[in-house]
Amino acid sequence: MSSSDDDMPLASKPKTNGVNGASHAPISEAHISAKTDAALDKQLPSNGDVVPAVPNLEQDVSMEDAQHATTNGVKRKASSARPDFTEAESSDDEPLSKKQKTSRPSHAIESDSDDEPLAAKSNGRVRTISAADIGEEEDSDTPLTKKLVDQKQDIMKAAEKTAQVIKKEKAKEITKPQKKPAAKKVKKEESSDDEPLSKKAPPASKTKKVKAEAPAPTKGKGKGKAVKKEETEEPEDDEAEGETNWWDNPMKGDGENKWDTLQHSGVVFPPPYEPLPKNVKMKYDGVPVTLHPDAEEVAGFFGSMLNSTHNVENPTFQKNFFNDFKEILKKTGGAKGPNGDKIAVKDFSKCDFKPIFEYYDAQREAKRNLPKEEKKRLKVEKDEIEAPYMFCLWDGKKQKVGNFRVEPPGLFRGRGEHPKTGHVKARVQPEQITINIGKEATVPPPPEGHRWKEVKHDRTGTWLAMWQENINGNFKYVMLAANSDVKGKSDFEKFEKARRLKGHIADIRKSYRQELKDDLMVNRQRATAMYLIDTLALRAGNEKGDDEAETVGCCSLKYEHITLREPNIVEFDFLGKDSIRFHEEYPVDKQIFKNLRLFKKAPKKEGDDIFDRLTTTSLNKHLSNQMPGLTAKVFRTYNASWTFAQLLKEIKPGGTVAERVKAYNDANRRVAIICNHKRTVGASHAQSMEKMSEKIKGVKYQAWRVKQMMIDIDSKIKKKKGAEFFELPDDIDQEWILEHQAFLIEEQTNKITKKFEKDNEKLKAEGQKEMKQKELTERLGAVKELEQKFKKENKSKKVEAEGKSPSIDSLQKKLDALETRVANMSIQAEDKESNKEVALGTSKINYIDPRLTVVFSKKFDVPMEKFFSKTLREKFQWAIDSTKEDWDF
DNA sequence: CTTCAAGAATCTGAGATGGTACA
DNA sequence: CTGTACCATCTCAGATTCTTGAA
Repeated sequence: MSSSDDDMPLASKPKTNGVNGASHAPISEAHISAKTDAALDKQLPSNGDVVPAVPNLEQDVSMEDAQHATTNGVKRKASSARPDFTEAESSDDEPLSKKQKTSRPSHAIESDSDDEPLAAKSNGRVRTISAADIGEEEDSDTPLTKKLVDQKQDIMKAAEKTAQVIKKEKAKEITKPQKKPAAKKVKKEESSDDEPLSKKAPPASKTKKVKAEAPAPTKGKGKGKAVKKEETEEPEDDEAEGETNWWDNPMKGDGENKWDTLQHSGVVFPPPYEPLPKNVKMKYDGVPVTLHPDAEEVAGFFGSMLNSTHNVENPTFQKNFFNDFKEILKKTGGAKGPNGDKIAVKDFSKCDFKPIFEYYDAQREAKRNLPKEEKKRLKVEKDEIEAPYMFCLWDGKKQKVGNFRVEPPGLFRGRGEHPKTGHVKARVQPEQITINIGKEATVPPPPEGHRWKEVKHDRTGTWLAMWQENINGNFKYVMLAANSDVKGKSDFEKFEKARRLKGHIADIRKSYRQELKDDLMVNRQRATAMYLIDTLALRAGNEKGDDEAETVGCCSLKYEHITLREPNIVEFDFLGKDSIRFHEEYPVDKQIFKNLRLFKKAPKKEGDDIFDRLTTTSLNKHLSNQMPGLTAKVFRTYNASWTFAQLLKEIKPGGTVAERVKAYNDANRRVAIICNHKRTVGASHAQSMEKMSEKIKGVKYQAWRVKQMMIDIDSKIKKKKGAEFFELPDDIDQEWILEHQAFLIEEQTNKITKKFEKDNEKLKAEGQKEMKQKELTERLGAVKELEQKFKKENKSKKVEAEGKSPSIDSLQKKLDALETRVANMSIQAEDKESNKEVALGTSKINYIDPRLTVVFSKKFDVPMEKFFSKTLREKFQWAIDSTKEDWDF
């Protein structure tokens, strides 16, 4: 490929310690030592002075904006307006010939507005369900509940059709990887014939044929052939594989439409609200108050999460909740005291939700303590009800649905300082839900007495149902699970795109380095941003509204988020996605430093955008010119996977499985750190760490004792092995030993006592006589012996060999076992510590090409299960099945 | 065999991206 | 025609809940 330094901006980041707050030198030597630097220095004086080499730029920045900031600004949405720091740029920036290439990539979509997209789009806001809607009309609670139960049955009946079809699919497809020949084929035909939908729709197999033929002119050939074979039934040849696994023919990506036929059972609604028992009430000013069920439900939202102090003690959360709560109180007749008198609920601090909390907590507890038989029964019951919704038929193939459950109402838990956190998230009504389904399919019936908002047949979408949520007006989609074909394919494409970037990265880097000195502000900002995205793995950073948490990414970095320190240190401190803090110090390329200083130059001040001439859209537009399909996020994928690949290559073969797994996890961790994937460290972490090291010391102590026993057996061994061998480990001293011995004795005592008590209970339960106290004393004799032994050892400084016929040999074996145990435990402990606030999962699931793991697993002979859980293996089945050992990212 | 924490699975909020209508 | 605001859809994220397996 390219020069090696071009290849590794991230891998050379010694960023491993980032989490611990130590500063590090993240920027690749390549960047820092780039010879361009010298040249740059000539053009751009290194000190406070203002980039004389780029007069235009200077002028641009310093002068204009005082005059034009207000007058010349383009109209912008108030909430996200960027102040103009320069004169409207369009005139001097854009005429550039560079711009010539605005032509869209050839694959630009020909607007195929297919079915009725416009109608759908023109729908106004979803009607939000007001309290009145939920309340007065449907007041009759019990009937409502019953109604819903009945509905459920109806739904199930309707869903049955789909379910039947799906079941059949299951029968034949569940075994897909195995090559079940002829019989399967036949069955398929049958099933499609007698499936209930056959009248309305082309049966599955037929559909497939259609699909296979349509794209045939291009690339559908393999598939078409396979289908044909299937039709003429060709058992063993195993077209089934070609048919069932898209990765056997991944190139057949057809364009616009995601499916030809689609049937599913819709969504599952959460159960209706069950009012609290009469004796459970929230208190206001110490008085239990009675609420309308709708208000009570809202009170319950808050009450049931009292243990989540993080939310419940957040003032914004309280305020938003309480406003909504008062609102619904107003609509439902307020709160009533014990005598039926009205009570004005005005003060949040006088509300006591504890009774509600205790009730729900007791419920949870009760549920937890249910006999496991009962638990199992309930689970089976639930599974049965949900079975029809769990899968859909996508082009005739059974696929798992991801989130078929409509989100239940509750309090919105916005992360960070979300202005809307705590607001009531309303119950979603069928009337808000749009169903997307094949024209040929049976539309799942809405709950009795309800209707869907709309039913559409949008083949360009991958979603099955959709609604709009009431807090932010966002859309929620029901889509397929991660192990489905669509998701898998798109995952595959994501990584392929990242791999393609490999071939362009050298050019891209060269180009943006050049542009770091560009005369045009836009270009210079863009290049600087690209550097940050490439080097620090920042996200693109779209603008956000006032009604969201104030988090940023690259393009939305603000003045106060970076601090510059001579000669070239940049300190980043900002909240990124999910309000996770990004706080790092980096030495950067000289030119970057200069640019950032320029972008922060007065009159810019706190709150102003650093990249005021840059938007994610323009950035991505530029990127896609450099490589079709390239966007900012691809860099994260690329750098994560590429880095991981390099790290894996550094791992030497050999060692135990545990060591290899650790090496893998270490690499994983490096990537997670690059991506700034964090988790909150649990309160119990330190304690559990302590416990662990105690345990390790315990085993070390055991090992030491065994060594002493060797001396006991063979006094000459001391010379043979060397005195050092028999010394106490560094972290163990006499004091500790005494403590530990006491601990061991106590532990033994407890254990024996407990056992004794239990045995007695058992005897009692069986109606037999309990053992006497004397028995216990007798049993505790063992402890006494132990105590004596320790005493003796402490005194004599010798350890008598234990066990029957102890020999040096047997002791050595024992010692070996103990030492491997120590080693394993130490590895575990290290792992845990370095892991405490890094979340490995996100990068493993989303950024690291799974094929790397597959190759590693094969080369190092470590079972996949060590790296991928069951779901992950399903999600990455395409990689597991199709990756050869010599594959490289 | 019970307990409890680690790890897996689920949930749903937060971003990225690209299209479209419109000024 | 150009740049935005808004919409729509999909990926990615940490917290929460559930399960499991080791002590």
